[in-house]
This record gives sequence, structure tokens and C-alpha cells, in this order.
Amino acid sequence: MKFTNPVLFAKALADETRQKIMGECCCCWLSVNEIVEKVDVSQPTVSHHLAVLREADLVHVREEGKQTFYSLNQEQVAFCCGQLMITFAPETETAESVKRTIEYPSGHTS
Amino acid sequence: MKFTNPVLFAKALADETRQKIMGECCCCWLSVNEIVEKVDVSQPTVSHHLAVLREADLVHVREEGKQTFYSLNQEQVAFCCGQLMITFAPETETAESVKRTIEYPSGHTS
DNA sequence: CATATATATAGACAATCATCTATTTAAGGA
DNA sequence: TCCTTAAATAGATGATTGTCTATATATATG
Repeated sequence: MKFTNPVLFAKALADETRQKIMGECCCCWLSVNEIVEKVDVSQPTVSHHLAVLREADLVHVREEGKQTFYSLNQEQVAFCCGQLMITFAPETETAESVKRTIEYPSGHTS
Repeated sequence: MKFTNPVLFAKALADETRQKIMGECCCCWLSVNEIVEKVDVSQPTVSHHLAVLREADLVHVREEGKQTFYSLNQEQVAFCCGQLMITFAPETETAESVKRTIEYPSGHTS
């Protein structure tokens, strides 16, 4: 897991279109063209947004012949959100719970 | 608790100086001048950043005579981070744990 | 090999944004 | 009332960013 700078992470999320793209490829692999069909901007614009998400390490990429498939890196998103929570909301119950989950992942119930 | 649009939230975090300000007034009340002394930008710039944070409902504000004190709204930060996690990392253990914490806050251990 | 298809890159342009200086507003204190 | 201090607002400016069209690159397919 590469560390994503929290400002870079926030910048990546700081755009409507990009959040839409993230939502679309959150739970499945989509080719660039499939994403284009869903988000009502041009193909180069989608490519640009995907580059931003790649830069922040927020997507998995799989090349297959002519096509390139993308899917959201949920683990990285969770990690970054968790970091923000621990940094900027340390006294909340939610942050405490996130911290516990990171320290004692499932299975370590002893 | 006002609902903060997730793009607005990300935009608020998408700046180095603003994250620094958030860190400074995370766990205490600070006057604008005290913040200025900590973040190496001009007073009007700090006021601008505080306005952005206010717009996203991420700070508490308390006016006291000549001075205005700010402190980070940790609950709102936690809520927004949690929303992002649930939206963009729903299949992670961290998001599951956040969801549980929201549904069954502390005390409801029955 | 020629053509079609999928994606990325280049470059332009308008909009947004972070910052500054100058000024205004408001609240004490002498 | 006058001066000082605290913060916000106005307006300017340079940098960044989101979008587009045009083009390049790379991979099939006939």
C-alpha cells in the first residue's frame, strides 16, 4: 500500500465528475469507454480524470489488448479516509472505531 | 448536524494551508490572530480559508468582543469521512466498522 | 498492409482559486 | 471622542484546473 498524501487525496475527490467516476468503478472493472458512456464528458477528459486518480493511487489499472480497465482501490480510499478521520476528528467515536479496526483487523479476536 | 456535500467537503480539505489550519484548531479554540501566527500566510488569507471551512460547516465559531474564535467541528469531519468511506470503500472492513458505529453508537451494547 | 478502434497526449481556453495589499467594520481603552 | 486592535471584505493577480478539439500511439482485424 503506497501512502497517499492527504492533500493529494482531497484534491482527487474535489471534483464532481471525478467522484462520479469513482462511484461508477467502485465495485467493478470498467473500460475507459464504458466510463465515458456514464459520465457525460469527452473521452480525453475522462482520461485526464483517471490520470489524476492514478496519481493518487486510488484506482487499480488492468490493460487488456486495446482496452484499459479501471476499478476503484477501495482499500486505499478507506485508508486515506481513516487517516483524515484520525488526524482531524481524533476525539470522535467513529475515529476510535477506525483506529481499533486498523490495529486489530478481523480474525484477531483473541 | 447539517449535511455537507461530499465535493464541498473534499474541496475544503484540498489545500495545504487549510489542512494546517484544521490541524491547529482541531482540539482547541483559537482566535484568528493565533491562527495567523501559526500558518505563515497573511491575516486576510486566513480569514478566507476560515470562510471556506465555515461554508462546509467544518468549524465552530464563537465571537467574544473584538475576537472570533474557531475550533474544528470534529463530528462533522468524522461524519463526512464516514460518508466517503461508505460510498467509495463499501466493501472494506473499515467502512463496515464505521457503519456499525453510526448504527449502534456507544452505550447501545445490548 | 490498410483500416478501425481504444486510449493517451498536446495544446488552448475559460473558470476557479490562493494569495496579496488596501480598506472597512466593529469593539475596547485612554 | 480618538486611537488601537481584531477580523472581514474588496479587488487585483498569478497559478491551477477542468474541459474541449486535434492528434498520436497502440492494438486488433480484414
